[in-house]
Amino acid sequence: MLEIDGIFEKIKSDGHRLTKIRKAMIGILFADKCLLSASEIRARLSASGLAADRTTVYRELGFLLGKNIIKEIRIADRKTYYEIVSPEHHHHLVCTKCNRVQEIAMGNHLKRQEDRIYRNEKFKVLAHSLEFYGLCRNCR
Amino acid sequence: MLEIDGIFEKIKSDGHRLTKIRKAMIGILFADKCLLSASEIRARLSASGLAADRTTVYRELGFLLGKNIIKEIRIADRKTYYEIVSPEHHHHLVCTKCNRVQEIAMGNHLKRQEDRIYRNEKFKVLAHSLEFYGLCRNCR
DNA sequence: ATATTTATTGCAACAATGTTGCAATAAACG
DNA sequence: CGTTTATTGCAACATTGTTGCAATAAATAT
Repeated sequence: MLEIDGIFEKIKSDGHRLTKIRKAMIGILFADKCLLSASEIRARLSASGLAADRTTVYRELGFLLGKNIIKEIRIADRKTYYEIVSPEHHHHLVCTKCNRVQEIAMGNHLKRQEDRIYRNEKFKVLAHSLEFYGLCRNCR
Repeated sequence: MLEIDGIFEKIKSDGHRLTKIRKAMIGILFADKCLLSASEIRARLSASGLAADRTTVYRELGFLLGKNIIKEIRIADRKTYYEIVSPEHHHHLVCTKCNRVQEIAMGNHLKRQEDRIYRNEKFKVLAHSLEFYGLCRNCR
């Protein structure tokens, strides 16, 4: 069973409907495995012959976020991006020249920091966001 | 000499003008030393009797960003915040319950990661953003 | 295959944030 | 006190995101 089918099954077993737009949006985010903005997603829907209202796209993104199927990333160019939640936790390398984004694993370095923060500050870290900005292999 | 006077001097010596709004905005960001959104800054200007147009506030934020006097932080509640650039590099602990933001130093842990990224990925990191989300001392 | 239920969608209207062109204003200088 | 031009305000616009409500279409039962 493809991983994407598991997502579809879960949605159905939770009592929700597998509409054309929903399937297409998940498909787009799943295929891309990279950061897409709401309007980019909407444009791809259009391109595949599935014109959807802006409202619908935002509502669907909200739905998928709530189901923990996708997550939201905000990077420094004033946009909000979405990506499929993958089992391997990762961060992003954002090239400030060509805007390409690649993923990077970080091991448990931050986990240790978070433990330290809890000990020193009594602040319980539940999530974090970490993005690196710079010049990629090609733009260097 | 106060640190803020140094900022004023630099602006003047760079051939720019010390207008009321510019001085007030720097004063507000300097005094607060915490994250303020564009509209919060505008509200504080108003409160101090200096009504400024939205356009002016955004243009001034752009100016101060360009001069590296302030920096931009985007946290997960869909807003953009600004803060004075301070010599001590730090990150933020954002309480998802009460929205309070506190600063946290991180030593050179990320520096080592950035060196590793350069070696392994040939990606030259120039900046990064790291925010922790969770429950603060009081909201835990 | 058809009817029923209601989750999902589209539309209109709105709100907040951010940008641009251009004319008016006011800092800094002689 | 004038002159220069950086800065400001205004109007108009673009983008992102949200809400209420009526129309549509998935999933289920008939």
